[in-house]
Amino acid sequence: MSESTRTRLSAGERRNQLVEIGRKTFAEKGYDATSVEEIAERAKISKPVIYEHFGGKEGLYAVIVDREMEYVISRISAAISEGTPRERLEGAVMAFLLCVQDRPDGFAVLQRDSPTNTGMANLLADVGDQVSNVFASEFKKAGYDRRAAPLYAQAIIGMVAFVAQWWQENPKMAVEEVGAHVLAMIWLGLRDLPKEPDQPARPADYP
Amino acid sequence: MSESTRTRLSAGERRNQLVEIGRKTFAEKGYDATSVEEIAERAKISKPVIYEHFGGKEGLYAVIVDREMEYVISRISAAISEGTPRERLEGAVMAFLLCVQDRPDGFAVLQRDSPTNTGMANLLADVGDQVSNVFASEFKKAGYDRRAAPLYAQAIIGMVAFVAQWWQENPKMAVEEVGAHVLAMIWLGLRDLPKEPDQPARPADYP
DNA sequence: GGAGTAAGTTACGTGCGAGTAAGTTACGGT
DNA sequence: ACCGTAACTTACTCGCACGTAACTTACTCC
Repeated sequence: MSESTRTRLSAGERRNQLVEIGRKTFAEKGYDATSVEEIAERAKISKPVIYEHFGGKEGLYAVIVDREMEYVISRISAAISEGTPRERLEGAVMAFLLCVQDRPDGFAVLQRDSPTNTGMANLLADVGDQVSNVFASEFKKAGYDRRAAPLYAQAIIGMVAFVAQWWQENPKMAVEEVGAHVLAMIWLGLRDLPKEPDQPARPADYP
Repeated sequence: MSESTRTRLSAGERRNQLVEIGRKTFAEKGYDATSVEEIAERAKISKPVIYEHFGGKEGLYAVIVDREMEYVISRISAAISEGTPRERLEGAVMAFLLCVQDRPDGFAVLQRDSPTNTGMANLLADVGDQVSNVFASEFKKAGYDRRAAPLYAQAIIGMVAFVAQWWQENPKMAVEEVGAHVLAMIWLGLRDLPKEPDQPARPADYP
């Protein structure tokens, strides 16, 4: 069977193709503005195929979001699994930025609004809770106000997410540089900004 | 004419009522998920009235967004009009937080996605450019890397916007406290967090 | 009190997009 | 070669929500 003659794809191949095309399309136009028809067109098939595989528009969307979340979470989890607190933070920030760099469409999908409010909101809420817990115990140790822990967690997350978005639209810097600046701001504060911040090593154990 | 008997409103009153109801509804459900029908229902009138006043759904939305942006921008502008750089930054942050506190629905509307991508994206882009310019000149003076100025601008904006959102969902702290923490983080960096950050005065010359 | 206008209603047209039923074509095994 | 199944298409239904045309009711000012 020659590749060029091939018209029909297997179930698995079709699923993967549709997830990819769907991700790109949702990233470009958002959930509501994307029609099932359009995704079908881009994939050069007809609508019912999508219903066959995913049960409907929401089904496809759910699969896309789920995969993206899984991807981001697994990378961040790997990055914060060990090391000093500072190394873990650096790892998490760099992991996130690398996700954005490697899968811009996925990031875009997660950032947009969705029907069942799954997406970035949930992801960031989760991450926020995690970070917040770490902070709470550290704050307690250091005698700071524990109630403020979630605030600082949110602040850091917002900072990173926003910088990532800006960076995606103005991709003139290397990941390492972006990460270095963000981390510098987190650790040192604006007042003592270094002229050339240290560049944390890019984790090597991820594709 | 007794107030209780009054059924018909004047054009201006109706406009204001619809803007208010529209803001609340769009804030709750987002642009797409809100139907003209529903807004009409909540206002206890019929659909064509809205078309009469605003020409359509987008027209109403545009007016709402415009008013909200105007409101936020005017407050921030007033806050950064004079003082030392630090006072200006404090003023801007506090002004923004007070906007969120005073008009939560407006903030919600601006944050959501919209048809013509007006909204928070544009607002923050504008503010970002402003802040970025200030930073660029300061950075030059201090010998830092000028290209990084927009990054730090975005970082601060993202931080404030995210904290604001979190605070809206967990309104357990006073504005002054939230502002103090955010500003502490900006100025001092995480490493030297004070146990009880200074509380900047709330600007008195705004309603 | 009645004409004129502003405010508001009912009842529709229209289009688009989600979802489906029934029929058709390629492919793979025997 | 041919049968069965999995992949795919054509051709619809249905409902919702934007927008509009034509009509009706309340208010105001002489």
